[in-house]
Amino acid sequence: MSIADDFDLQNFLPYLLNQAAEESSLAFQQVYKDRYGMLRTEWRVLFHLGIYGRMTAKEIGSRSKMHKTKISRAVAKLAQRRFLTRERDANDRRVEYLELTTAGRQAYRDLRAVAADYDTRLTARFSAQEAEMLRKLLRKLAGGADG
Amino acid sequence: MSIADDFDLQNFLPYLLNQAAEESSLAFQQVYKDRYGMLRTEWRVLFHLGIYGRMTAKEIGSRSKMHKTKISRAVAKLAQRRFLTRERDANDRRVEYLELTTAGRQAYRDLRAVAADYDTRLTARFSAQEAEMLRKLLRKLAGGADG
DNA sequence: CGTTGTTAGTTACAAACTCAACTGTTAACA
DNA sequence: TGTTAACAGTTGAGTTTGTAACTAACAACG
Repeated sequence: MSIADDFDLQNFLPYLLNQAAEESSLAFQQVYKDRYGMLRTEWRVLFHLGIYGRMTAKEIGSRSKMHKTKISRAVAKLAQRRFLTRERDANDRRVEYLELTTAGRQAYRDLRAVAADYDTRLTARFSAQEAEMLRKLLRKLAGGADG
Repeated sequence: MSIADDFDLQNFLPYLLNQAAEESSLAFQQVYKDRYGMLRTEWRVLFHLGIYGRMTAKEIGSRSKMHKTKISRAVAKLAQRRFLTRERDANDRRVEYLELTTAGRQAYRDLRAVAADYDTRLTARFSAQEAEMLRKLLRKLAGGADG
């Protein structure tokens, strides 16, 4: 049974997806890490606020599917670096609105440009149809068990 | 720039790939974790040995692109649970051959069946052509910068 | 031989993640 | 009202990972 087991690990989707995700995140990770000392959770929160504007940690959680403790810690770091401000809701003081500062928006714009370039370079390996197909299929997988 | 920023996070490949990878690993992870208390690194090492047979940690590393410390720790745990044996090379005593025990092969076969079923279920969302295309494109991405 | 470099694999320590329990606040309803 | 449940977000303890330094064994070349 040692040699010639026929299971194809390289085609097992969870494995293949992880390999592709890791490989394709590497170079971008280098940028947000080296340039801003950020973690993955932190650029994600930054991007959510940059793209969608002022929102609560809860909302970031439901959009990104990140666990609330990750978000809490990412928000704390971004606040400490003055990339975002926190403001309590006057009517419901459990709720806190998060919003990027000028510095936060600058960092976001900078990284957004890097991300767009990087995505273009990744996508350049494929034809337009292939790229579109890939995104479509990935969205289907990302969408959940019945996506 | 708060509202209506037009960068599309859901279509940024590294992000999308990570979401898809996480989502599609979840249910399988549950199995190897609950059934054998394994981590991702551990089932990967188990599968490499199950599929390709006796080999060294070095070889697992070059096949899987996992870092050698991860492999070292995964091997230590699998050895401790008697899922594999280690045997020093007589000519070069830096080298150690790893091989699954009977228990290891059993666990591998069990998980291989689960993986195959799971992959079938994941793939069932797509047409045969789509599934093939997805794998092809992912392999291209996983292959590295010039893949 | 002996020094220097390389390789296989391990260990140490810090950073990051997970899970569960916690604080503080609002809602529900007897 | 008073008690209980639900909710937003935080904290802490234990686990896993990442980075770099380490050990042990071999190789190369004077």
